[in-house]
Amino acid sequence: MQQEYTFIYERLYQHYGPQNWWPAETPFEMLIGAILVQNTSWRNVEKALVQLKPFLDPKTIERLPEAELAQLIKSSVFFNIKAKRIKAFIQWFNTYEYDIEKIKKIDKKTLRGELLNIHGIGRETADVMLLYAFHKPIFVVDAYARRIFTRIGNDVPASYDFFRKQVENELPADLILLQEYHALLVEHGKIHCKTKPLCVECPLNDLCDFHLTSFV
DNA sequence: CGCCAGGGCCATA
DNA sequence: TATGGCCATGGC
Repeated sequence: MQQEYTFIYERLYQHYGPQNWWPAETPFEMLIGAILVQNTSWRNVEKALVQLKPFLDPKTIERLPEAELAQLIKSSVFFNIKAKRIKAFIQWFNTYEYDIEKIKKIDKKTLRGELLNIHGIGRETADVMLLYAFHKPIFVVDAYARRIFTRIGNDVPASYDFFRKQVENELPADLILLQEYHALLVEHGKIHCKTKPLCVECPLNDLCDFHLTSFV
């Protein structure tokens, strides 16, 4: 049976508490982190961010040669590609004078379209940027969300945007709630719903579809 | 030792 | 539209 998305949110929030995401000191760091974390563990991203710290502002990174940037973010995997992506993003960012407040004034749909036009920014990366740096209420679909909802027996749509809208239709367009939801799904996903079908500490354990079948 | 992380692009059919 | 290869570190 399909579980309601609001219900799962309440469960996770009650269990883990507020997450206060995204883990970054500045919005700009958040934006860079969003690219670095593509298909990469956050642990490896943190190492890259430590190396990047002294250069962590738009103008400095724009001046930095791509090869040098790549070396600094080496620990984040696919570093050559990600250096290109960061460069492409900065170039777009530059057209707004690196002004986050100015970009926030753009309506959500238009802004999402602009982000998706940047080479190397796909749906998920665009959506975390929208959610955490540009303060647009949006549900982020990621591997954890798919895995977690599949695990509790939901029929998760294959299409990114169909899944996203399905969740959004059920939730209030509340920025903080959606920021917390994505954070909670990631934090939960890091611990649960991977290989172990069941464990007692899992707050979703009674909803798990393994519950009836693999528990002897 | 092999696997896979908070993806996205590209070529092919 | 839907796969599959590619990118290429570090923790477990």
